[in-house]
Amino acid sequence: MNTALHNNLSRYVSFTDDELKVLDALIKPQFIPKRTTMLRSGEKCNFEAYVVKGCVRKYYIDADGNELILQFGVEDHWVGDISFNAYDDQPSRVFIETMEDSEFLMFDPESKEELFARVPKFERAFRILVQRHLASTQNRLFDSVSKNATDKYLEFLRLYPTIPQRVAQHYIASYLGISPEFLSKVRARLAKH
Amino acid sequence: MNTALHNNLSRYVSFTDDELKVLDALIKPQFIPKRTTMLRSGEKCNFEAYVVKGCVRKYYIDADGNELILQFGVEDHWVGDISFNAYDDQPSRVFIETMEDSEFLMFDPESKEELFARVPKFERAFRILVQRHLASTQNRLFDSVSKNATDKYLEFLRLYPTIPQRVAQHYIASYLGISPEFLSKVRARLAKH
DNA sequence: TGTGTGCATTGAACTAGGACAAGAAATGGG
DNA sequence: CCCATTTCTTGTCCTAGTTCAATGCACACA
Repeated sequence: MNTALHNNLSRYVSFTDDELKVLDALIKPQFIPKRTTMLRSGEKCNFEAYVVKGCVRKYYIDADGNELILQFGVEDHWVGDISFNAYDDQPSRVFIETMEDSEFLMFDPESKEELFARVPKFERAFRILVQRHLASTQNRLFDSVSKNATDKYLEFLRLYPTIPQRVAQHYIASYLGISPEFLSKVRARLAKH
Repeated sequence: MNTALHNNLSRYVSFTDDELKVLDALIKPQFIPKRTTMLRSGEKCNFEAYVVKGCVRKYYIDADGNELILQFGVEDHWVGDISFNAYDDQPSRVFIETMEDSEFLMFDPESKEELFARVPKFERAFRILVQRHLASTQNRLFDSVSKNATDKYLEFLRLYPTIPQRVAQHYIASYLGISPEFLSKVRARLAKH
């Protein structure tokens, strides 16, 4: 009985109780402690996880060794290398790490395939999920080139009001693509408005 | 008999000839001349188009009225507001315009739904398509924050070697998120290597 | 055949943000 | 409860990229 998950997947496709039971049988609860690397670059991502509780970050490491955060995953988000394609066997380019003790509901690739085979409607729900993910990535790309640091930070606050209380400032800087020092200056300027 | 389209969709899911016939019956060929706006911000996107021949650009307009190119669509690409979700009725935020006389194969939302209803495997092919689109958008986001203008331009040349011969320089600058003047200077520097 | 309009180039002056360094504050683990 | 480590702040100097303006270029079109 994973009510939050059921609501999450039922937003655009409706499922019967029996169909949701198939889902519950195939997705596995898992607890992962703070500061655990769940996926590292070069590995194959073998999970897709719904965040029940906690907070993770997904990031690239660039050529100069700087980390760039692609996504924060908090309650009711999905994490995994969702852009990863089970059909071409490429390793992931990203890292995923827990930033708090976290509870997930997890698929491995086989059980996700089995879910799609047993209830094809889930294929549609996941397609829509990926579309929404794409829409938000496009918006972020747009913001990242068209807005200055201050506006990006304000937009971030609007979109993720809870994150600043939960993670260190420099992770937010990394997400915004600015230096931690400059974020500090932006905040100082905003404070004395 | 749209061989290129068949190959495009068969890359990760295989279809029978009968299934491909269903596809051919539902997707409509269409010619659209140069400099036609196919979609404007605020409208609902009512197509998803496979580019047989030609070149389009998809772009946002930012708060200062500057255009930012999200995507060039050339032969064998898909264009449309793919991140758009048929279930929530939101209007698109993007513009799509042809830059050359172009030939498409187009779905309207109804025929796409009918295709999924008649051959559910297409739902999977389109999910994978969206995943690949997401992967490339993430890579671009990564490049846009972690690389300088010169490296972004070189990466662009690697990824889209044919575009520079086809479109005006300032569109490439817009895609890269730099000013046209600065792109010109970058190119000048690269030329005398 | 000229001419206008949009495009590319170049240069000069300016600015947002980065890199570095040093100190202050917070956090956490024994 | 204390020490070590991480995080945050602030200042100074520096650079990549912008903005503005002038000039040259090319091709569409009358």
